Order: sequence, then C-alpha cells, then structure tokens
Amino acid sequence: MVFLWRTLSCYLFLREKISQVKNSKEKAEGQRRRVTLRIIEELKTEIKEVLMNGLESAKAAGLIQYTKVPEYIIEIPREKTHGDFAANVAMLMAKEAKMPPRKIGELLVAQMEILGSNIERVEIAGPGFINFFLKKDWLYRVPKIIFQMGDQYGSVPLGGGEKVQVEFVSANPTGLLHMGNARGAAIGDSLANLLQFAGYEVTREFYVNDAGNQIHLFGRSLDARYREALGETIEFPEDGYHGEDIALSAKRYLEQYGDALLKEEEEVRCKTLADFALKEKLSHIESTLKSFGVEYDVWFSERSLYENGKIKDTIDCLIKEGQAYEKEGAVWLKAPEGSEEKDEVLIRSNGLPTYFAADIAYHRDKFQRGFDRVINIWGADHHGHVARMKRAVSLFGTDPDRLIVILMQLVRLMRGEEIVRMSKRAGTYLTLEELLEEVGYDAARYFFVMRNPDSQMDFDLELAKSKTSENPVFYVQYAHARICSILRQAKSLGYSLPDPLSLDYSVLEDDSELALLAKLADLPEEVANSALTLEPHRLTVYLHDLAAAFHLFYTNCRVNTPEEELRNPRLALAKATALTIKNVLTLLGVSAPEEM
RNA sequence: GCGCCUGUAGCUCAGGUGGAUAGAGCAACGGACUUCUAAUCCGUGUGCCCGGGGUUCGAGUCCCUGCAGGCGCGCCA
Repeated sequence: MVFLWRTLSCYLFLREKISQVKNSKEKAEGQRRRVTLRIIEELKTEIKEVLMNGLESAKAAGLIQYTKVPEYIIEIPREKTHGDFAANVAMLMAKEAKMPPRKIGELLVAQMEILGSNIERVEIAGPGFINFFLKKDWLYRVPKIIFQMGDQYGSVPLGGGEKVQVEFVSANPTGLLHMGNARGAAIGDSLANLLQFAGYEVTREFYVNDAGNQIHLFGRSLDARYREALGETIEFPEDGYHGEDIALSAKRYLEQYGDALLKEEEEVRCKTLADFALKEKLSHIESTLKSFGVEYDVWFSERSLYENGKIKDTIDCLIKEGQAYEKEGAVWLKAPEGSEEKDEVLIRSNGLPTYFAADIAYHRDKFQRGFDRVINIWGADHHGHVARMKRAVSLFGTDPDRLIVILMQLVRLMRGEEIVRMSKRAGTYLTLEELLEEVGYDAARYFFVMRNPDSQMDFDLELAKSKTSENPVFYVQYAHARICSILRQAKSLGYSLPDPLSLDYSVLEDDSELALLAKLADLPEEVANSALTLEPHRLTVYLHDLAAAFHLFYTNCRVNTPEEELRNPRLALAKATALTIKNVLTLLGVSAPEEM
C-alpha cells in the first residue's frame, strides 16, 4: 500500500511538473524559469525523510539516545562503491549517543523503512557512513526532464527574483582594454549569466570614469597634440597620456572640425577634445566587449553624479550626520570611532571631490535604485578600497553585506619564461583585441573563467599561441561537435528520433550510460552551488566531467546501431547531453560548435 | 610596520557548509581507429597538500604561529 501510494504520488508529481513545463512553453521566459526539476534535491529530501523516520523509531524503541539531530549532510560520494548518496549523521551523533558511529548506523538502518522508496539498499561503511544505493529508475527520468526544459535545463528558482547588480570591467575610458579587464569581463559576464539562470534579476553595469582628474589630464594631453598638429611648439603635460592613440584622436578632431577651437579658452578646448575622444574610446570599448560576448544594461556616467548634484548631496548629508567635517580647506570623512584608520579626504582643498567621494555617491545611488545586492568585480590592487566602501554604504543605512566585492588577483603576462612588463605609458601592454586575435574568442573566455579569481594567473602567450589544443575548452566543444555528428549520421542513415518523452530508457544499462545520466542530473545542483558561492569557475569543472562522461559513453556504446530499442534512447541521451553542454557553455559565453 | 590574496604531482590548476584510498589537464611512457570525428579512449605516480603547533571520532579544508611570493596602505583612480 505504501509502495503504491508513493509510486502514484511520485508519478502524479512528475506529471504535474511536466504539464507545467508544457503549458509554460507558450508563456513568458520568467515564468518558464520558475519551473524546475531538481532530481538530486528530491532524492536527498526523500533519503532524509527515510533516515529521520528510522532515527525516530530507534529513539522510540530506546535504542539511541539524543536530544537533537545534528546538522548532517547528504553527499554524493566520489567513489562509486560508496553508493549514490551518503550520510554522515551517525558519526556526528556518536558523542551524544555515547556509541561508536558504526553501531549507531546499524541500529538506525535496522529501523529504516525503505520499501516503496527509491532506495534499493543501505550499507554502513568506513568510519560510520550510511551509504545509499538507489534503484536506477530515477536516472531514466533525466533525459525526459532535459527535453522538457530545453534551453532552460539547469536553471533553478534560487534567487526568487532578487534584484542583483553586477558591475564589472569599468575600465578607464582613456585607454584600451587590457588583460585584467579581459579577466574581469569573462568572470563578470559569466557570473551575471549564472545568477540570471539561477533565478535572480540581474543588471550588468559599466561605471564610466568620465570625470575627475584623469579626464582633465586626458583633455590637456589632447589639447597639446591638437595644437602640435597645428604647428605650435608645445609643452606636453608632465603626467600626460603619451600614447599614440591620443595624438590620433586629436588629429581626427582636427579633420572633422578644423582649427576653430584654437580661439577658445584652454578649459573649453580641453573639455571639447576630451568629450570627443571619450566618445570614440567608449564606443571602441563597447564594441570590443561586444565581440567578447559582453553586453551591458547600463553605462553609468561618473560625470552625471557631478552634474545632477548627487555628489554634493551625498557629502552634505555626511556632514549633516556628523560623519564628515571641514579642516584645512578640505572635507574629510571621519574614520570609525576607535579604529586606527585615518580620516579620508572627500573634497580636496582645491574644491574638487575625490574619486572616493564620487564612489560613495555612486554606491548610494546603486542602492537607491533598489538593488537587493550589489556585486562589484575589482582588481586586487583596489582591495584597500573595499572596507572603506562597505563602511560608506553602511553610513547611509544599508547593510554592508549587501555590497559584495569580488577581487581578482592580477594577470601576469608571460612569453615563455619571460615576464612581459605591462606599461600603459610605454604602450607595451597587450589589449583585449590583440588577445582575441592571438588566442581566439572561445579559448580566451574559457581560460579566464576557469580559474578562481583569488588566484593570480600567468597568461603564457606562447603556450596559448603554439598549442591551443592544450586548452580544455576544445575537449568540451569536441564532445558537442561529436554529438552533432552522430545526429547528422543518424539522419543520413534514415534513423529518425521518436518523441524522447515516450521512450523507454531502462535499456541504458552500461556503466558509462548510467554515469552520464547521473552527471546530467547533477547540473541544477551545480548551478545552485555556483550561484550561491558566486563561483562561475565551478561550471568549467562540471563541463569537463560531463564531456569526459560523454567521451567514455561514446567509446563504449555505439549509438547508431540497427537495434531500434537501443538506438533511440541512446540518440536521445546524446541529444540531451548536447543540450546540456550547450546550456552551460552559453552561461560561460563560449560557443558550442556543431563541427570541429 | 599594518592589511588582503596565494602556497596541493615536473608544469598549470580543481578540491560547496571539515569526511572514506587528495583529483584533473599538460608533459613522459605503453596500448586502442575496416565501425557514429583518435581534438577521443584505456593503462602507468615514489604528492612530508610550504613548515610548526592546536581544535576532534576525522583537517588540504577551521584556529594560532612562522616562512615564501603577489598586491595594497595618497588632497591617485
């Protein structure tokens, strides 16, 4: 009876979910995303129920004493021989129950009712793990779910529509994009994709530093080149931008608008030229990033904070609250009470706000725009700014934990053994454009996102150029291309794939087939974990494992066999794998080629 | 001096909330294509997880400390 009920309810549950998915196909994206089937999660829940019921029975029978069940986990063991899932609860209870973990496990398992569940058998192993071996049926649900979900397979309703902003790259608009920006672009964009896939409402933002000191200097450098082009002998600003691009910008202005600017005041000349060149630079940055697969929702101008008075308002507010004060002609932000930190300048004695002041106003504005969480991706050289910024946010009543800064360690460029010293002034740095030309779009994206932002990375150009096959991205892409090839082959043999939802998958019994199914089922959990920890690089680990599982399946099992009962489920399995690979590659901004 | 990050195989790196025999790629060596793409698969590792303490049933993971490398500590951004 229990068995029947469980089977029936499970079936009804599945039917309901599937019909939800079916109906939702015509509905909006957002609604589609809410429908998700996390098999692994369901199974864990079921195991927990069985486990807890057993534990209560054991307690009721006076076999095990405890007051509270400790925080235990259900994990997927690395070793196949350790079962499909394992629980560590017996080991955690040992102390209070005053019994060896294995003994607890035995008593517990004896009280468990597994009849009618997905559990086939249970074992006690090692120091006291309770290992669960499941019936294979659950695996055969996997392909159907993947086909139901389509390009949404793997998405999870984790975020519940929480509004998250991801601000990344925000490169200095006076120059070109370098390797650090490239890393930030790959990580930021993948993270944004990932969060979106995990049910968050994501806004991608680029903060344009089009104000302040550097723009002033930028303008003066341009002005010098402009006048130089008109035959004047010039004195180049001491800390000016020496790059050739500056001179070229000035020349282009001259060609378009002539020499009329000479009659204007220096300040007007500088501002006009700076505006002209900034526009050029920004559109160049935008198109370069676009060619790297990155597009923004918002380009936020720092200058706008000056023009609409938000910086002034922010500082006034701080003064009013007694957090800032005037001294020696400057305005200072007080360090926290009792801390060893120094007070920070907000407005210089020359009357101009500092970058920090603008950034406070900027972050205040971010939260005023209603984001629940704000994620900034910064280079490690900005880490000194993090604590300050969090504190500044808290001064306006925002919980500083809502501001998350992901610091990336810097990228070191190598040519073989030799370190390439990057210098903007000398113009000896590699731009993102050049990188794309040398290494290629997919490899660059994958390479950057593969590594944990915390680790500093060497980018060896010679390696990247000479042996591109070393890059793991090809391993994954090849799996996808192979599947497409199988499907093409099937078509040319006249094999058509019937509705994958009506197939019987239980003929898939080879170890490599079962392993592949299990790996496919794992994606929603991987997405959830990666989104929770804000670590898109985990997805590359998953992709590699998935591709490996497929390559093994490919080697061991022939898909296009004449036996229809075997061929059809295998074709469907292959197709489901391709779909899954493509979904994850898309999150990483990498293409899924059909041929290689 | 203070702060942040890092230290895992020859090299490049993975190792959610502590779990069972620490993994992968590359490189090296030996096998597997008359069969859906060999950019693949299978096999071969003698790793003081930087050192030293500690926490506990159990530590690469947590705490303390030392060493080494990177990066910050501006009226720069």
